[in-house]
Amino acid sequence: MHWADVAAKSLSHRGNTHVISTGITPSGEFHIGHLREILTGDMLARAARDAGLDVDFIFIVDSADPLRKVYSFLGPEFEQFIGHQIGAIPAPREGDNNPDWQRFNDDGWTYADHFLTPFMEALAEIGVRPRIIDNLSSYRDGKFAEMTKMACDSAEQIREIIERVSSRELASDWFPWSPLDSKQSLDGVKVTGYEYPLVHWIDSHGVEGSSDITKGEGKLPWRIDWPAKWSWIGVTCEAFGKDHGAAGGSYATGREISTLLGHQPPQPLTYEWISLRGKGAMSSSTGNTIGPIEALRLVPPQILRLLIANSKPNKAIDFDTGMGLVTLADEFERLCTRDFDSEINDENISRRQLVQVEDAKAALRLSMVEPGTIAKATSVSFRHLALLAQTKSSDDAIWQSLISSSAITEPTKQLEDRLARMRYWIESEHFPEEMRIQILSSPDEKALSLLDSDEKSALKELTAALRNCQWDAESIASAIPQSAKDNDMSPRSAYRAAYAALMGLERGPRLAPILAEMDKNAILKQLDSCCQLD
RNA sequence: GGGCCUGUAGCUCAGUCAGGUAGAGCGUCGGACUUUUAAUCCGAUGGUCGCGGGUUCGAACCCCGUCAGGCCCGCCA
Repeated sequence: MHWADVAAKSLSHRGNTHVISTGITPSGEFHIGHLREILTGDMLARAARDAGLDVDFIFIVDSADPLRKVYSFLGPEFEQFIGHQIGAIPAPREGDNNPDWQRFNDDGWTYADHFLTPFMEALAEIGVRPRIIDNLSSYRDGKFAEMTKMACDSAEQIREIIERVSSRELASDWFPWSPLDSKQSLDGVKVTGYEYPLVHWIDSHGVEGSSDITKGEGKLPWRIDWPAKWSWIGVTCEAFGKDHGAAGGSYATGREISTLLGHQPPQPLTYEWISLRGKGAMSSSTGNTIGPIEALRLVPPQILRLLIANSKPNKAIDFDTGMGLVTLADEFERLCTRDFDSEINDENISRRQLVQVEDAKAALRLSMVEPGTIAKATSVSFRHLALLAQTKSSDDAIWQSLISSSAITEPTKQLEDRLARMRYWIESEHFPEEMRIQILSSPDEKALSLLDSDEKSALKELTAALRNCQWDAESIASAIPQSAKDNDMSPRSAYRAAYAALMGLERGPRLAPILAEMDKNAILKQLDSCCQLD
């Protein structure tokens, strides 16, 4: 059974109504690691609905978290906001990346909005539509009030849980509420007393004040904030990264605190990180990222979904934007063409194979942008489209080629969309070299030395034939094999010779249209210098 | 120091929860076809299941140990 269906089944033992939660702090550029968080939750939510459960899928935006430091992508003026809540400060401005006061004052456009908005657009395209819960607004609206009161009233018990479970020692003046100071920062504030609903404090500037816990004049520390959310929202299941899931991590303390607050802890679903192939873990601070938006320019949303659906959550994913993407995309095409039901009904199938077929079927189901839709194969592989996109400058020429080879009858929206991404991919640094079509400008001696004597003479005939050939795809296409036939050799010799001389390969893509797009003299020059090597 | 996850074919991974003849896809090789979609079709190839013990009639799977990689016990998806 697919991992999402297994998790959904296990959820069903808890009841029929569920709140499946995910949450991210929009402290910087989003990357595909964040996509795993939300897609893991989304797929679980879909699987649970398919299993007949009533599901509310939510995405908590942790806009109440403080800005930790002036990240490399921020201007120096952000220094003043360290410790301030990211939902309450201006966004970086285009150009110098300093605070954009104008938009902040005019439209209330915040730092959190700035990073969240493009992510939400990407989510819509991927077919993820969670209910959004803004954490900062929730604090301000008093949603946390009841849980905060319980936490403050049980401060010592909570301290005991955190110290015991995480085996870290809390400061003697630790208190389960972080008040905002006289400058609206959460940093360096000491709690001096508590009389509901006020927490009294003294800040790093020596100013004293009081924070009303029912009005969001501060926030709960993360390890309490999380279980408090579970409680007031009624979360029954949450997907989170392995960092939270480790022993002594925030889930371990959270589940005990949750029980203390009178709420059954949610069923956990921990997932592994996504790294970039050959570049290590994704990290916003080192700039080693691929954003969901950028990923979507390269690949269709279904394929991005398949990346997550195909890997069990506890498996690390090494995201490969080169050949791995081709393999993944072609895998998607293959899945689309399979008849899973007849495979499942095959009596000769082993139990093991059955599991694989069922998982593949479920992965495809969960990869659909619209739940419940049926995948349609495009009958044009990624590889093939990559070829066409490199050899033909106009889209129309590509559709013509596909129509004349009767691969398609007309370009669909899906294909047009895919071609646009393909063109972007080819232009990008991610496009794999082995897929790139390169016509040599100097002879590849090694490739030429592999030709037999027939093929070597075919090369000479071919060169002569092309010299007299009209320079269009059709003429070239007939000239290549004809040059060999005229001399009692198989067309194969001519092709092998051409590939060795022009690309340094044994086989290759259809040559004629590529050559037709190139300069005739340059091609002849290259062929001549290859002939002279003998 | 304490704990969690991962290790299965050249690659990506199923299979471990409920022990019962080692499975897919990709790749590779061979064949067919070919005025070639690095295409398609057919066939083959491929593994001391990290390692060592134990339990069992029987272990990739359960138990103990060990090695390697990643992670957590401030913050991070």
